[in-house]
Parts: sequence; C-alpha cells; structure tokens
Amino acid sequence: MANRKQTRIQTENRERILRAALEVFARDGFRGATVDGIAVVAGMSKPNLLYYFPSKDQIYRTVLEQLLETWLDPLREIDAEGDPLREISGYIERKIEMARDFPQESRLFANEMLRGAPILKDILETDLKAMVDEKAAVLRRWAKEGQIAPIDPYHLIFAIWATTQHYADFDTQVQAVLGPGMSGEGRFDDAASALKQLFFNGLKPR
Amino acid sequence: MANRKQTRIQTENRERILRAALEVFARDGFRGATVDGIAVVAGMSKPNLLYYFPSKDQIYRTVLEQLLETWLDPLREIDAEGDPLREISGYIERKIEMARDFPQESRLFANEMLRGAPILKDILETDLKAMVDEKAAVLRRWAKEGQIAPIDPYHLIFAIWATTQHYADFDTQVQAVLGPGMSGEGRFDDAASALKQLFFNGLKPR
DNA sequence: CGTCTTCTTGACCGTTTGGTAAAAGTAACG
DNA sequence: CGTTACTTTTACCAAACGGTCAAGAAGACG
Repeated sequence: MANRKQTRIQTENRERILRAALEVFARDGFRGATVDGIAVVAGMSKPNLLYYFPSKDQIYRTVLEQLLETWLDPLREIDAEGDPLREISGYIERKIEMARDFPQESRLFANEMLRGAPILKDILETDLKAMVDEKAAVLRRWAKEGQIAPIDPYHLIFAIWATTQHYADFDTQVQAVLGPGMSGEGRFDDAASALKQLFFNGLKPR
Repeated sequence: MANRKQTRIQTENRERILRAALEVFARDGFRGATVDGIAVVAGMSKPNLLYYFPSKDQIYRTVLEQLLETWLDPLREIDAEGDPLREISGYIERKIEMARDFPQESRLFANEMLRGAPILKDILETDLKAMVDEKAAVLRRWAKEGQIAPIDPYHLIFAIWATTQHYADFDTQVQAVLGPGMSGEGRFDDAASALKQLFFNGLKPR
C-alpha cells in the first residue's frame, strides 16, 4: 500500500511531463492536445512519456488535481475577522497576480469549464461549493453589519473571479484592444486599480 | 461574380450544418470537434456535409463570421447622447440576456480566445479595437463631465464583458456553486441585478 | 414522361491518434 | 565487477481523423 519510493529520474521526468502537459492542455484543450505534442515539449519520446503516465486521460487528471491544490488559496485566505474592504481588496489583488503569474493554470481551468467540467464537476459541487458557501456567509454578515454595501455574496464572488481571470483567459483580446503599448505587464497593475476603483466606489458620481 | 441563387435544400442544409457546428465547436473547441460529430448532430452523413462546405476549417470560419455579425451589437447600441447610467445599465442587461439566450456563441468565442484567436486576431485588432476606442472615448467624456465616477474606460468595458460572459462560459461552475435550486433561468436575473448594484454603488457602505 | 441538375451515399485513402511489445541501453549497488 | 532494477527506443497496431471519388437517388422542369 505504501508508495514505493520514487527514483531521482522519475521525480524529474514526472515533473517535466506535468509542466509540458499544463502548457499544451491550456493552449489546445483536452481533445486538442496530443500525447506526442506533450512529449515533444517535455523533451522525450511518446512511449517514454507513457512509461511514466498510463494514459492521456491520467495526465490530464493529474494536472487538474495539482492545479486545484493552489487554485483556491486566494479565496481561502479571506479572513472573516479582518477588515472587510481590506480583505476584499487583497483578494482582488491576489487573483490578478495569479492571472499574471499563472495564466496557463487559468486557461486550463477555463477549458475544463467550457467542456462542462467532466472531471471537476464533483469537486465543484462539493469542495468548491462548501468553501464558497462559507465565504459567502462571511460577506453576508459584513453586509448585514453595514461594513459593506448589501449585495448578493455569490454574485460578488463570481464577479471577482470573472474580472480577474479575464486577464489571463482573454489576454489575446485584452492586448488587441489595448494596443501594442500594453504588451508588457502594466495592464495587470492598471486592471487591479481599475477593478478596485470600480468594485469599491461604483460608477455613480459622488 | 454575383452569387448563384441557392436552392431550397442548400439553404436548409447549410443552416442545419452551421447550427450543428456551433453546438459542437462551442463544446469541444476547434481541434476537439470532428466533422463526423457535426454531421451527426446535423442529421446527415459526413460526405454529404462536405458537399456543402469544403473543409472543417471553412465551417469554423463561417460560424465565427456569422457570430461576429451580432456579437458586438450590444456595445454598438451604447448611445453617446443618452443618459450615462441608463446606457451602461442597458448594456449590462443586454449582455446578460446574450449569455442566457446565446450561451453557445459565448463559449465558441471563449474557445477561440483561449487558443490565442488565430482566426479572429486581425478583426480584434482592427474592427473591435476601433469600436472599443470609440465607446471608451464616450465613457471618458462622461467621467470628465462628472456624470460617472472616474475610471479607466477600457477596464470598465472588460469588467462588463467578463462578468456577463462568465454566466455563459462558466455556467457549469455557477450552477455547481449556486446549487440545484438555481438550475432554472433565475440566476440570470439575479446576476443582472447584483451586477448593477455592484457596478453602480460599489461595495463601500453609504 | 424524359432529361438535366442537384443531392446523397458507401467505399475508400493517407495521416494522425492513443497506446503496446519487446528489446536495447543505462543507472544503482553490493 | 556483475547482477538487478530501471529507463529509453524502435517498431508497430487498431481506431479515428479529414477528405475524395464515383455512382446512384431524388428533385426540378418542360
């Protein structure tokens, strides 16, 4: 039952494969990705890759599994005892940083969602829902106490997810619209401050 | 040069194929979709389908082309002479309606973006950018006149796109989190009012 | 009806796909 | 050094893929 210890080569190669798979799956989706393509990016032959993972499906599942470990960290870190506006501001900032630093993870997740989340559906309905329910309760309490404006907490969370992940998933469109002047990483800082301005103050003139 | 007139059967079948292709491409992406799969959904054989369209690539291009015809209508309808808050409110509403009524179109667009928009990139950088620039100028003028709060107009538009399309593209996740009670169409109405509340009033308590 | 065009089909082709078998090569270790 | 366990490669397979072809079926029309 206990895991047989992994050799050095196994550890290294499995990691290379998963990195390559993340890149390819994020770009081409599950069906669009090919085992051969992943192998080339990982710098090895296809049969060699299949020596470490039994099937394309298993690689995909493992990449998703690994992704989920850190994907929800920013949400988890929202502190029910902290200052509401500060907590929400920090959450938006962390999510924008993830869009900037881990765009492949975001796109892989988006691809899985677009397909109807055949692999992640169960986890979404149990683990994810549970954590969102918990944080939504906190947001609702903050609203009831008058610390933030009254708003449906679920849709607020959706709005933060959508706006931040947009900068990873739709980066092509964002760059096309902003023009060649915004091809660096400045757009992420601009996005963060614009979103905070929008989410905190709203559009009505004061 | 002039189009040869189409027969009744041609008109019908081309339409059936494009409808089927939209469904399949939206779910599986370009590479994931198969000509056979589209043919089955369209209710005809693969060679028969290829009698009407010369290649999978051409079907995809045609579906995208058709999509773009109506995709930008809501943005175009923003009236520079109208009441700012009313115009923005109407835009959010129209975009939510599109997420509800044309989710396949939204997902197809998202799939194309995730792939780096190989087909649409040119159009994004010319036509789309031009229209966004135009509307951004209007938003900026409204801000300068004190009719709306000062905010980067581009990121405001991105935020509206992201939040509304989220309800089509990530519908699986939205339904998983909201639970089985929200499987009807009520979540779209809730989303519209929550987004307007958020975008207009912001989170700061008044 | 006949004839001409349009439509549909089944059989097929070359390529790509996910995956396997077996043998050759390499590291680990006493 | 030798033996054992691990790693990589070459050659291969069956299925699925996008697409073609020629021949038959069905409409359109006088």
